Amino acid sequence: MAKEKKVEQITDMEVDFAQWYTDICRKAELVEYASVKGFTILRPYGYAIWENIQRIMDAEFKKTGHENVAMPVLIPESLLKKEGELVNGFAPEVAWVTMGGSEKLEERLAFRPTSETMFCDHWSNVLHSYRELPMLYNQWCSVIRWEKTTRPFLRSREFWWQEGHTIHETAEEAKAETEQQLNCYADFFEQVLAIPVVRGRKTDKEKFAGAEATYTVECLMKDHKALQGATSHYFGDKFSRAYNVTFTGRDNTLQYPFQTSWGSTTRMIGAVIMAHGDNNGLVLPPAIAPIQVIVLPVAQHKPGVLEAANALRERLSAAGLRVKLDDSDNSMGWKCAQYEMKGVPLRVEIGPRDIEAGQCVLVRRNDGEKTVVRLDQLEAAAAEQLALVQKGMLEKAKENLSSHIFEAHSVEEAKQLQQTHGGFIKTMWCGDAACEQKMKEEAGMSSRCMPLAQEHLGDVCPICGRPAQKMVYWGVAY
RNA sequence: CGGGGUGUGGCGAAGUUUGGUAUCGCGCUUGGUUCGGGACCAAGAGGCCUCGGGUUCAAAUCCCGACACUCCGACCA
Repeated sequence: MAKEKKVEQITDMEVDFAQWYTDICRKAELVEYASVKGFTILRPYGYAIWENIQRIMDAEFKKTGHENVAMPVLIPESLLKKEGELVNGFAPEVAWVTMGGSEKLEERLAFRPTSETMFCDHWSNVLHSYRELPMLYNQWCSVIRWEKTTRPFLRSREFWWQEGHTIHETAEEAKAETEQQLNCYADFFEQVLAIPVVRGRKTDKEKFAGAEATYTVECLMKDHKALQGATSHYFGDKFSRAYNVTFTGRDNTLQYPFQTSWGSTTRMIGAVIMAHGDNNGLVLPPAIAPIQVIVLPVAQHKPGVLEAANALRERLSAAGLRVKLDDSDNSMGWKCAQYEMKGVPLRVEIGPRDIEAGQCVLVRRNDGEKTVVRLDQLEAAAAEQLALVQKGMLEKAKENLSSHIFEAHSVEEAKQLQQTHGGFIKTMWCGDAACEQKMKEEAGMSSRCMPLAQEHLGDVCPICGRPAQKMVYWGVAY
């Protein structure tokens, strides 16, 4: 007999991927809409994921000498406008403060859409000598961009992120920093988020406003659309000159430092949802899961069961795992479904029959695999299973990526491949923005990046027939 | 910002065409029985029908306007 549709049930991704995504965001209790359009509330479970991301990433930044700072949230209009390209790039989406109390402000203040200007202004005040370089700063904060259409994690008017900003004595050092941070992101995506990425450089059309070069890690979602995971920019000395950031060099001349910035956002949570989730809900990589192990007692009213379950929880907790015991009155089936929806990587079941046999059952979220383990081997077995989840997730995501990169030699072929399979379509390219525009108009794809690992697919641009300069990955992006 | 769709207890919906003062399922509370994959029985609580105007004896329902969510484009992390 067909059951009534359950409250917690989510739309199948094959039926409606966008609805599936929204269902997970809401029903796994990651976010809730706020009362201002386009703003979201990160709920405890969603924020806990972000905290784990922050903790791991922040430690990586610090390993390479970066320090955290906090900059003001408001930027005077005159300061924001000193660098023309940045202003033009962000002008349409800046929110302004015009009143202070009941007084109209002399100069309106921008909510930061990004903080290059604040860092430059600060550096222009504190930098004096080459001996103080490099300055390797990062901040964790939120920014505001007045987006037209919004979706949880993927595009909201306020989002949380980290923005790294550095200045260096030489261009070579700054370029090395840009590359180092790009690789830091790539490693984070693969090792922590279990999402493989394509490292590449953005075309001029797609690069950050004001940057000399923008690098990106691009990843592929389960609907075979592309998502930019993080970016790393090289600015040269453009902002230094615009904001008059100077230092006395080794040769006693006044010089402008070379600058970088790099950022990653709560959008990464959206990437995790769409790269790993399934029709039962969220699937979280153990590295960032707020709850890594859920302990479920079976027939918990029977003598000894709750005590045994509690003992498991304590042992796993002592072993350093994030573990929770659910001893609520909900049925076993309800609990299983609930924690699957929330993406808990590993479930431990223990009931009267297990206790009698001196064992418990471990169930992996990513592939449903069950393993019976002796109680005295619990800690090692749980750690092993979690490692297998992390590994299995990465392998599956790698398979999704590698099986969705296609080579095309004409716009029509590129269009057909995209429509049939989705994913990344790789072609040669002459370097002309007009050809990018043509690909957008005729095949519905934008250039995602020029991969650092270039391949030679031919000698001509398939769009215009002129000599090819670069290989480009094209895709439909979030 | 252009084009569609939607807005009714916490969630999902019925009711709107043909105006008469709100219904169902889930969830929630209490008690009891259950418990190896979304349990069952009983009794309860909970609603400015998104908001603001208008028409009417009477508006969830008709008219005008606003807002929000959502999908498809354009723009963007």
